[in-house]
Amino acid sequence: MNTLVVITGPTGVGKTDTAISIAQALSAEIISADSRQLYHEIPVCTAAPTAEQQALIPHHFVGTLNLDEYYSAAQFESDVMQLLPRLFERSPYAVMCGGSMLYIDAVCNGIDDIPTISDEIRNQVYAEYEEHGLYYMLDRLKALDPEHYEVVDKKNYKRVVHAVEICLQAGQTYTSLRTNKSKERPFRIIKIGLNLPREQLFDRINRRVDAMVESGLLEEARRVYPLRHLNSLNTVGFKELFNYFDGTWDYDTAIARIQKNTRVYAKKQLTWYAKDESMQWFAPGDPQILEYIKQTIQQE
RNA sequence: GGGCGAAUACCAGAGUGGCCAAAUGGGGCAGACUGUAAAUCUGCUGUCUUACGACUUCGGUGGUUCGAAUCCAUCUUCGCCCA
Repeated sequence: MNTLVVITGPTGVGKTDTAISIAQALSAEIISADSRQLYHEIPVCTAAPTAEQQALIPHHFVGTLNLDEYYSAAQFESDVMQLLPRLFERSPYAVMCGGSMLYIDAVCNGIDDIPTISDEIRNQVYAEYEEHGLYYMLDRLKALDPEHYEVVDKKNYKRVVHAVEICLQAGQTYTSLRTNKSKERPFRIIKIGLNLPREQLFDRINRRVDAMVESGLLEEARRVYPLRHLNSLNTVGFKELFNYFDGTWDYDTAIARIQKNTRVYAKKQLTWYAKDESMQWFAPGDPQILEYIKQTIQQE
């Protein structure tokens, strides 16, 4: 049976390097599971694998999209499921590396089949939200899908609006589209979580931000500044610098906020992963990881 | 030596007699999450308690008052001004 080795963990922990060495050992290619490294104009901000790193091992889903292209976890699921058979022809292993929790979840467990929202409906529903506000949208959802209304996070406008969008797009309730089942995959999945003591991790994050600045983060941010409204740029590292360019924050504040928001993001990732009991935790670069993979396979 | 001003929780900073364990912001901590997810959203942050609630706080001490972070006296520290 083929094996997908998933390597994940908080941002800045050292996933890229670890994944490359594991992939080399397994003669596998790497599937990036990172919602921002997908975009090709922003390698510094997203700490994307460098050309040298990519020369060592082929990486998929890095720098493949333009900033204005729509993408989603579901899209990622289907793209990966399409790619994997080809990778498994070349090697019994593939390594998926990244920190986008929902993307990884979509590949490992599947995501429900929900129609993609058309631009018309998206624009229309957002216009309604802008004009009438959250309470109006909640009423709308209550009428369209009372069951989901009961459970939706009523303070989270994105969830509410999206549920409305789905109902309108699908012509049926969101509830009816949710299966609560995870999909069976025709390959084995081994999940490796990378982590470090909190203090070390945060220290690495802080230093990485400084390194990004040295590598031209500001220049990169300036280049994309005119496109700031794009979702792909609603990203830690850019939003703070955009505030600096606007004059809202001074430079030091912006940098400090990038570091802080990166730390917050790392914590958010850890919170998500903490629920995943199938994850085995290691320090980045730990040689035991390979042992663990081999053992797991042998045991079956 | 004299005059004025300030002292509030981890930090900044409101509050100027009861509605104050004390606004707000920052920082910290915890959590939610199935199609924009590096997104979006939530809770906690004096002590004890699952909670109800109880207790101790607003530089120190003493007072006024039914009641004080808030008023008075005094002391300490800091800042500014005059010598």
